[in-house]
Amino acid sequence: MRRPANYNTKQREAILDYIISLDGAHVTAGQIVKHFSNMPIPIGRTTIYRHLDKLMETGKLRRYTTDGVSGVCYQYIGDEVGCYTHFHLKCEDCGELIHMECNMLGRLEGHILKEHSFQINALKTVLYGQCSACSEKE
Amino acid sequence: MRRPANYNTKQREAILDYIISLDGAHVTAGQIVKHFSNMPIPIGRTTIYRHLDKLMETGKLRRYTTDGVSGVCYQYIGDEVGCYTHFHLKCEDCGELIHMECNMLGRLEGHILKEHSFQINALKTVLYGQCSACSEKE
DNA sequence: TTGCGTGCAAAGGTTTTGCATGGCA
DNA sequence: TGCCATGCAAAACCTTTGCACGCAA
Repeated sequence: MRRPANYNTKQREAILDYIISLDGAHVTAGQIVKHFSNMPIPIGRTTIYRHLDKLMETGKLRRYTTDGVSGVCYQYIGDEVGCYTHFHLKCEDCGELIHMECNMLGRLEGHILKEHSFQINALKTVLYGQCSACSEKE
Repeated sequence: MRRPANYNTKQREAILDYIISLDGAHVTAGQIVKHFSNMPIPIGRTTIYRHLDKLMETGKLRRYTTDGVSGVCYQYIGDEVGCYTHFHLKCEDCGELIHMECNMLGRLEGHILKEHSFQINALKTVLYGQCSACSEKE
């Protein structure tokens, strides 16, 4: 039974504050590491990576792969309720994150669990593609 | 003026044959390296990476980053048009990447396009979760 | 013969792990 | 006090580069 306590440490708070201050912008782990290495109270690589993982697992952070960017990008999505029950669509062109609530997804989860014996984790899953605004631009 | 000659070497042919034999499935550079390291006539990392780059430039291969998969994925596209019909499931416990071919996915894509005006990119999308083997272990 | 192809070794960058120490509850 | 958090160092990974040798044209 893994039940991390999530102690309230200075580092944890500082990292979360920083990501929130970016106001939804994407940031790589490397950028965060660099940011905190120049601070009066520096924070180590390891700590940053571990907190990013934890914040992902609690749904506060979303993680993306971006073509041409070395390393993975993170984005703060906050405490919005319901992120456990819906999926996310990410436009690869404009970067827009769309929260998609739809019972089609419940059926998808059910189908994959029943027919493919696989339990989807909606918190970590992001569907990539192109939004309507960007497809119209073409 | 760089104008590579693209000599017909055994290695070049072997790599292309292998990727074609995957029939549109996605494969990482690491998987290809591993595949050829166990062959009677092994092929080195360097050669494989360089051929992948070349095949990309000639348009035979598509390269894309896949969320959560370590390393970049490649796919043979040749003259073909389709082959967008399968998704990937990645087990968060054992790391296994499962290729899932299922017409449920076609319906999902159609639904999201029609009702949510979003065109899914199946090449990049990975559904996270837990596979049956790992859920049984618990 | 010429110049690209090959592959070992080593470097570069990102992420993870081991382990001793520090700090919250 | 009991864990968890922290962070250094080192390892594990993926990918690229340098360089000497091999081989197709």
